[in-house]
Amino acid sequence: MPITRRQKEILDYLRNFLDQQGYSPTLEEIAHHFSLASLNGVYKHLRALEERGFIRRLTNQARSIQLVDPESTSSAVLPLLGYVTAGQPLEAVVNEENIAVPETFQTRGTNYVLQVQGESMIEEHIQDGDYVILEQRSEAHNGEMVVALIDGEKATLKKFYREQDKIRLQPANAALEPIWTTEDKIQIQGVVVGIMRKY
Amino acid sequence: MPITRRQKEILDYLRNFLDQQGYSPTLEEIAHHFSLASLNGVYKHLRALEERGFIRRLTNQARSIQLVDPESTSSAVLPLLGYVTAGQPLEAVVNEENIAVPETFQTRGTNYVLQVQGESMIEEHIQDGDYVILEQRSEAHNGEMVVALIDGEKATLKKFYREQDKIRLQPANAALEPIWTTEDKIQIQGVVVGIMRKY
DNA sequence: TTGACATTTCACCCTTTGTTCACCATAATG
DNA sequence: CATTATGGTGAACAAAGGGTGAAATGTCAA
Repeated sequence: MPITRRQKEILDYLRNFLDQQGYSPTLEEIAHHFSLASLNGVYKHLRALEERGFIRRLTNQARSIQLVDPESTSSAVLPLLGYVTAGQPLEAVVNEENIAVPETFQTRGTNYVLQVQGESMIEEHIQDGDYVILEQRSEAHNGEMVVALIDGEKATLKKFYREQDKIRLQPANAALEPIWTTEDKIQIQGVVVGIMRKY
Repeated sequence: MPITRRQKEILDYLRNFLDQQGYSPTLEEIAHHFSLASLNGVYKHLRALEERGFIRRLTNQARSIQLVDPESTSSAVLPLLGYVTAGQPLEAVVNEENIAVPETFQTRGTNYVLQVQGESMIEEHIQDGDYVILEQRSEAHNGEMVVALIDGEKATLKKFYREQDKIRLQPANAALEPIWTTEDKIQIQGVVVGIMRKY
């Protein structure tokens, strides 16, 4: 993943700080080091670095910046993490398989692959056995297809819609009912960025 | 892939810059180094290098030139030969584009890729814009999806059925009629072995 | 529960960079 | 000799990068 000069400066600083202190700096400390007046400037750099896969962060957690080791990126081989059953929610198994994916399918951030079981996304022309390529993300926009963890244990592939203060997880299959839930009961695991099918 | 002298000069400069700085130069920096007055000159060289597979870039992103490691071809590069219109048969254009495809998709023989236009295979869950991976073959079995050349000039994507002494080319779309023809009027160009879709 | 400390978001801003268009020259090619 | 690829100029444009300032939200420990 490419990087701009400014981003590299920030990354080098993070690397240094983590190395010396053992914990990551706060946004304010980074801003001060680069003489920036606004934290949002820092924030955007961090998000850019995260999208490009150089660092990882926990949301709303102080000093939670971690470096991502360069080995695990930039490969066309993505982890195949298991099955996602669209009809009947099923636990996402962590396998140790890999699958090759064209580089053009890879997006900013971390990508992985799941194999679809069932017909719940059939109206989106995703059928049983298809491989879906996902971008690891914790948030989604309306209409995106996501893998979401419900009640912390069941993974399901659905279309995501935010409606007022509720979330609708909509299967693309007239025979199946949407799941209504709230923001705090689900965790978005990733957003579908591509599919592959073998005959 | 062949390369011109000028292109090699540019490539060497890129290699050097990336090696030393850790990020890629901007078009302006390249132009300055070669004393070029217009960015478009640089731009065209970059595109030439990209087409030849030496570098890769992200559109509209600063400093996003990456060298392509000639080793890392776990996914092979297949020729993208153009469009195949399923609804209205259209001539298969011979483009000079390429697209990476995972090795697992490759079968014995020659493979190539076409991009689907139209909805004629929608009931097989192949939708407009999908890439179909084909195995070059001149014969097909019943029920296989094929790209066939009709009357030597029109390529179309259909399901193949031999019925007595006739051939039925069946779209997977209730709104469309099958094409009835005979063995000597068509040429099978290839059989679909996979699809890929980008969102 | 209440602060203090951090992160995240919103509404703006200007600058840098990549992309495209029109047009030109020259060498290579069938 | 016409055509096509390469190499270029110059200007206009759109998108991404980089920033400011303030307000909102989250987390954690006293």
